Amino acid sequence: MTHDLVSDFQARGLIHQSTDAARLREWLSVPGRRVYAGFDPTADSLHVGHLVALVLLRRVAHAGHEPVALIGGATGMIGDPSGRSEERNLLSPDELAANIAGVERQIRAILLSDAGNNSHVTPHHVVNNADWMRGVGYLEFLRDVGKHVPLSQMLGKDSVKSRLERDGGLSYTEFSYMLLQAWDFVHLSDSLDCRVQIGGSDQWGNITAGIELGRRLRSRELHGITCPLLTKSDGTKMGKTASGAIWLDPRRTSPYRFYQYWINVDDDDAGRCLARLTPLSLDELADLDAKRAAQPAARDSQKRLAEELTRLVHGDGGLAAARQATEIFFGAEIGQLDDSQLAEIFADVPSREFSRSVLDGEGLLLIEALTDTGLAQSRGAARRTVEQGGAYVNNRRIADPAHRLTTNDLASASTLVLRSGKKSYAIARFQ
RNA sequence: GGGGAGUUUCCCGAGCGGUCAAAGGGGUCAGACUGUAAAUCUGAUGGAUUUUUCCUUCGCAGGUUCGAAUCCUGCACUCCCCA
Repeated sequence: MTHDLVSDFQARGLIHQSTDAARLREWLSVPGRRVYAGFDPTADSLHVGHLVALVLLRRVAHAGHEPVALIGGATGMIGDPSGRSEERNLLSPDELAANIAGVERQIRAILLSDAGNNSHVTPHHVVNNADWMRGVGYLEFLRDVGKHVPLSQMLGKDSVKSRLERDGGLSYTEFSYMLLQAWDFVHLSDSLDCRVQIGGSDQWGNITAGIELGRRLRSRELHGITCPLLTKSDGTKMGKTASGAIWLDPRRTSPYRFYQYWINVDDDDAGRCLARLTPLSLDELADLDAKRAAQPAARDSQKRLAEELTRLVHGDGGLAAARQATEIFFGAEIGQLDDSQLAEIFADVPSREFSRSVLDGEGLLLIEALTDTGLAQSRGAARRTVEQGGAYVNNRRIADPAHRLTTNDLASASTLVLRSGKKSYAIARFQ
């Protein structure tokens, strides 16, 4: 199972900067080495931007080493200035506790997920830096850590320089962030003999601060690797959409939307995502690259990408749900589903409650249902949509503007699915 | 301080007393095509009604007129030129 992690990372385009590659290779030539990546609990869920690091840890395990995921319970109280243009707002203790719990659950789930091919459970560690920072006194910290970090070095970091040049500047608190992260690294090298830290390219300054501190305090050689930020071909960050970030928590981003995000990745970006985010072998990657060039319309790459990642994050059940929803959103008439299935599939879709009695007798005017659910701005717009063939009930086109909805139109016991155009759905519930 | 130009529907922009809910473009929404892509093509695009009319809209407030986005007066704001 052991293979050369560094070469694999290089082949997949995962290395942006690293400390001396030869020394790093040498250290990693022995199985069971510990490698860590940190995650600050800035929200109660991680998002797609964290996926590279999470997958990186899985690769570490896959290569026969032991991944260490560090949750920044302490550093999260401060806020990392790296890659940020403004001072962060501090989180309340309650928020922070909830965030830590959520993030920890996700990290464990992903490290333990048997998606892909490493079905055997390898040893892994999840630690929280609050556990060792909490008891440390301020004076003690200044004497033991601060004393060994030259100000010139701190001021030289890009994360600090760029902020100092801006109007907002940065506070002493955020300035100190890198000391905490540096100490984390040294602490993990003490407690777990963890000597390698990986992170996004914006973490280089913080990682090198830790390496430097390790040399000064312990005369110990530590290593660091950063991976390039995953960006789209247009230069924007991966995982951001017009409607916000793509989260890993199904309550924030449904498995369907998560799946769809990857299905819709540009051809230009698909290869890079596959290489960096999936466990596919280099041969499989080359194969998909060739297929994509020859037959872009088949979109094998996107399908594989969506499948791998949805399974990793949401499990087989999540993948199945996403696929079922996909079929419905792009396909056939809706029937044979019960209320709860519909509720699940259309979790992201706006819904509106109606009194059941409106379906009796003549029924509810379709046009009225379209405006009431917000699918149309006005009755005129609704009429237009219907007349132009853009209105669907349970995915069946209704082109008669005088159509009235009755109990016959219900897709399940009390639910009816309205659609305008290709993608705009709304759920009407009749209680 | 003096002189000039302007303010139009989501945006840009035409309109110069009735035929103006207001050209054209962009955007948006539908349809066709397609790879759930890009491009292209078609239709629609103030509100209510449904085919007939009504209501609201052209910086704001008044006025002239049978009739004003269009003319007049005042006010507000924007831009340009000369000191």
